[in-house]
Amino acid sequence: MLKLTRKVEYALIALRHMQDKAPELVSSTKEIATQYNIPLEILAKTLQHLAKENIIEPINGPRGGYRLKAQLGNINLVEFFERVEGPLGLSDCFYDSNCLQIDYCNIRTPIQRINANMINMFRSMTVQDVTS
Amino acid sequence: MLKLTRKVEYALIALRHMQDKAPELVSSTKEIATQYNIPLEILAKTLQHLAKENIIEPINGPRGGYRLKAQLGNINLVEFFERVEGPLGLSDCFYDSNCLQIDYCNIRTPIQRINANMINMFRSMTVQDVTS
DNA sequence: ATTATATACGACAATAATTATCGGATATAA
DNA sequence: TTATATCCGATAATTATTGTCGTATATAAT
Repeated sequence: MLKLTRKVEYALIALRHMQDKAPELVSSTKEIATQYNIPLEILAKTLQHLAKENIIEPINGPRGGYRLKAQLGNINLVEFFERVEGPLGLSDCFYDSNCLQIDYCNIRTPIQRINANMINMFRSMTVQDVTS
Repeated sequence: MLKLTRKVEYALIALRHMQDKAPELVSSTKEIATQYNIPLEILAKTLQHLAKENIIEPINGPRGGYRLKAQLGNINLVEFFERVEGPLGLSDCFYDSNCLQIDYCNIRTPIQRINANMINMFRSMTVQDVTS
């Protein structure tokens, strides 16, 4: 409950790894997977996803890899989580009404308040706060 | 990611249901399960758990059920979540070191800061904030 | 006492979400 | 031309969550 996914963690590890280098230098999937002991194929998918989101820039071919593309200080954590994992919320019912309790639920409104608090908290931090 | 479990939701629904009654009145598992469309057996387990935690008081036999026992305003949400679901944390590595990345991880410290923010936020609210 | 209705609880099963793997494609530097 | 990299869909395995079953115990009502 209330956990980050591995995908998000792997993404953050990779972004911090790139951030720690001079901006023009390239990091390959294999390099990152090896250094942090992350399964290669999963990390590959994650980085492809980040590239599609224009957060990193892919460089094809031998000696290729990825470089940072976005300003990490401009991406708050809500935006980042949603770009990596989709909609954010303590309960599904805030963005998907397929819930058996929804018609009678007596905690929907209070949970929504708490959810708003959580969202505000994550929105007050950027990816850069994690990568530096 | 970052979701509450059903168990926590069912517990909160039940607590709010009891809170809405005069304190001496009893609510049975069946009554709550029916009213909110919750699977009976799961709710039963959840309520047994709350009873073991001394949050509600069981009353055996026919016309039995449960009544509130604890002051919901005295239980903050971190305490509540942990009493219902166990230790809280954005990543397992804060209370269980069985993680392949742990030796090399470059985001552990920043994630821990964010985790502290989250914990503080949930600690600033009580169960009563959900049930009234 | 007997019965009906309630909680107590361990073991197990099903489902869903997450995590991981495989196969083959395209791009490009050397 | 070759080696090394990203790209990407399909699928498998694993884990966590959610739900079920069977049986025991407690007690109010008759």
